[in-house]
Amino acid sequence: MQTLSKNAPMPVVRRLPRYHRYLKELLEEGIYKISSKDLSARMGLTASQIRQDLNYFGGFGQQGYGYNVEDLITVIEDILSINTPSNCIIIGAGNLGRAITNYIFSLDGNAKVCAMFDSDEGKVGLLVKDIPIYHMNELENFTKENAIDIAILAVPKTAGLEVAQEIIKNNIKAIWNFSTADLELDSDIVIENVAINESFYVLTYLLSENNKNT
Amino acid sequence: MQTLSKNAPMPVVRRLPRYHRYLKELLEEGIYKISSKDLSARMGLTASQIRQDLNYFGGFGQQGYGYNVEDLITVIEDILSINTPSNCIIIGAGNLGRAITNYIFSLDGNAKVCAMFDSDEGKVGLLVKDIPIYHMNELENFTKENAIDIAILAVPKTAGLEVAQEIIKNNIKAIWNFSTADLELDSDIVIENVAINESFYVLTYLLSENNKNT
DNA sequence: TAGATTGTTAATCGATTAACAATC
DNA sequence: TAGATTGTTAATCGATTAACAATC
Repeated sequence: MQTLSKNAPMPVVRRLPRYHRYLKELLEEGIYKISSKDLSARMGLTASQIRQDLNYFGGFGQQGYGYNVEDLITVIEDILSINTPSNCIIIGAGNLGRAITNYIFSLDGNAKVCAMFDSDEGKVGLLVKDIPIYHMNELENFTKENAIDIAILAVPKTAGLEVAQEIIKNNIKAIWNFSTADLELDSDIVIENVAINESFYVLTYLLSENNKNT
Repeated sequence: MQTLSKNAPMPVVRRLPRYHRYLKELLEEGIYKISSKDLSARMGLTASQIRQDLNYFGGFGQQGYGYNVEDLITVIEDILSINTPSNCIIIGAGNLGRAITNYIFSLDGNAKVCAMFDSDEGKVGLLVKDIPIYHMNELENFTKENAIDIAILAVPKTAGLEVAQEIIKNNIKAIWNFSTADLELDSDIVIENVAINESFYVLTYLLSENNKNT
């Protein structure tokens, strides 16, 4: 039995990483305090929204002063679990899986890729940036011997659901889904979808709308 | 002077690619007509939302019958400009840029990568999947001689804004932004952000919330 | 203290859902 | 025709903005 804490609305959560980014920039500029008003001007939001957003998590400011930049960064990092490295595996060692592996290496920290998996025997044993590719059959043993937080799903749509069930079976609690499959799973697993192709269609939509109005 | 047509709200636009995907699946299953009720059950939406969404663009259904799947696919493809291939260039030939090039090749059509650009002389002349890497200096000439629809931005944050201005100067009207830079540009250029690292932080947030409630 | 700025409540706005008349 | 299902208007819900008392 679990007591669901009153969660912040998702639109608020999705704004937090952006707050974090701007606050880090302030720090780089040597700015140690910021008011919601000044931050809102930089970010193109309303000051009201910033105060509302932060107050879902607590009262981190000080009346008459504003917010301490360093403190607020720490708070947001705690909320988002930034700085707590996550052990990840990538499932699917095709173009997409390899692209993700390479990309993650270009980021700093947080996501550690421990292994890749593929059902294609031809790929098994190869390395992508020092990361070994194992056969899907080895997933069960690997997850028993290594504490894996996140499975990154980079398989073709047709394999998506099946692989997701495999992931659940092996007790991983989060999927970062880069596949085009919609994973409807009634399990307490957490899923974040990265729909890159959908993003592209939104762009071509906007472009054509823009052209119409020229 | 331009007459802005009454645009559909962005939440609606962002649902269109998903409608498209489900409709294509229906077709594969040999289903040629669908009611908003049946589609809503499949997609986990309300029937009302589906009808509302579609009616921002027109009345595509038929009372007492439902929607013709093939027709609706065509309509959505027209709205999103799917099937009109877009000529793209990728700016930034580092890990991220190369990852995107490889990824796009794993998708079918629509985005054609014509060239990559980088300011690092060491990369100039290399090929990524047959795509040549040019020096940034050559961007102006290249865009004069080739009709480029979309610039895909895959540069480090620090270079983001400067490169974006370069893109505008060379008359490209759309940016698919994979960089972590916020591009605030007052120009009629269209921008779609793909904030992959932000998506990751949302996932780690959800995971930690989920763990709390166990 | 006076000025500034928060935290929070109330008002507004926009998006989603419900309801139903129109109609195939 | 009767049944089904749309297109559309009205009601509800949730998110954003405005306002202001609390307070540093």
